[in-house]
Amino acid sequence: MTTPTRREQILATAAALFARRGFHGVAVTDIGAACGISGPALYKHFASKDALLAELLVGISEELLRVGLERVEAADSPRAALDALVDWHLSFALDHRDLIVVQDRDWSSLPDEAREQVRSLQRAYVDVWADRLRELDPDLDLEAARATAHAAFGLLNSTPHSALLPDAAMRELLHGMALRGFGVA
Amino acid sequence: MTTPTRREQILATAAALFARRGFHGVAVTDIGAACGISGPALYKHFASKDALLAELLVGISEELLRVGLERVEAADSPRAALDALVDWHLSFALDHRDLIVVQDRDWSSLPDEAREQVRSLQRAYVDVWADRLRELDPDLDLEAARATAHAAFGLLNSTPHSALLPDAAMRELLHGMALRGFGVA
DNA sequence: GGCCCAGGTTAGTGGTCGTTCACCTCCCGC
DNA sequence: GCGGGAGGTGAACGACCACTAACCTGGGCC
Repeated sequence: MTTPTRREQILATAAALFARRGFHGVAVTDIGAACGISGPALYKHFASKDALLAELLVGISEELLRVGLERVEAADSPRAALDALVDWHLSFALDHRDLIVVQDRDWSSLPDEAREQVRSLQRAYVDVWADRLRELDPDLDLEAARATAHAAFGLLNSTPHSALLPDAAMRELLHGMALRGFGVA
Repeated sequence: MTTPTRREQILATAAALFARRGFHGVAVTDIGAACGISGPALYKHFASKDALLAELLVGISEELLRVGLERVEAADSPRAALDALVDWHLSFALDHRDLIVVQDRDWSSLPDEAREQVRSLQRAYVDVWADRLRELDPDLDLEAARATAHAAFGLLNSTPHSALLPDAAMRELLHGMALRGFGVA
């Protein structure tokens, strides 16, 4: 709740602009202008425009995985773990709509190293979900469980794109759809 | 099954490239090269790079809506209509992975007129789904039905991104998830 | 045979964008 | 008070890219 640093301000405004117009559709001049500074001042805070994107996407991938693991840890059944994961993912998606949009649109614009980092974090996160699904149904094979998790992300991540309902209603609707989709409702 | 015209070849090649690297990440030279011609020859077939994108996206929006309506017409219950819609959407997504990816990534790069056209076609398509959902549950309000349809698209459209299972298995998995999500399984 | 035009070609142009450079200015520690 | 670094500025540069211009070519048609 402290006043955000310039660096954080840049990250937030960049996320908003990237979400609306795409990484390549936003010039560094635009980001600067939206922060009240102009153009090349960004380079006092980030090595490059790519590095800015990388920090956004690596950051959210780490947070999704880290908190996801915490929630699973705190749950006392596979069923409860899945419920907690859906709840967590939905909270994140509702609180960081911009980042969700940027993540699955501009992932391919990342420099190689960051792209690999995000990829492996995402794979780990998918497997947190997939393992819970397989605990619940031991006959489910690993690839099918991963595909199921992926489908759930697609479902939950639809919320930043549609935005048709108040957050609470959207949360309840998507939570129910996801759990019923898993067959655990 | 006739040999594709140069025009169709360009459309298909462009779709593949756009899907992999994004609209702004592909140069007209790249598209030409991938077709065995080079650079500005494209302008003998399309007015601009934007127009090429527009033709891709307007085309798929029209086809999704048109066939969607046909399938609903042929169904004899709301339940059967939803089943047919899921089946149709899944067939389309599996057959046109590239276009699905391009549609929800590069929609914002469309010129104004085409963007409005796609938007209104998509809204109509969403409402085809939403109306069926409300026939099934008359207490569901319109915005919630639309959000539900939107979520289903997110779920079904995850398949081009994940591609973890053979088509038949993926189809079965997602079909089941969608219908259970609707609460009609 | 001669016209023509659909569909290529290469060279060039204007604009945009990421990034660098040289410079300025305020504030903070000694 | 004064030196220096953090953070800002505008100008310039080099790359890239969509698009245009001018030109070539070969096959169908009268």
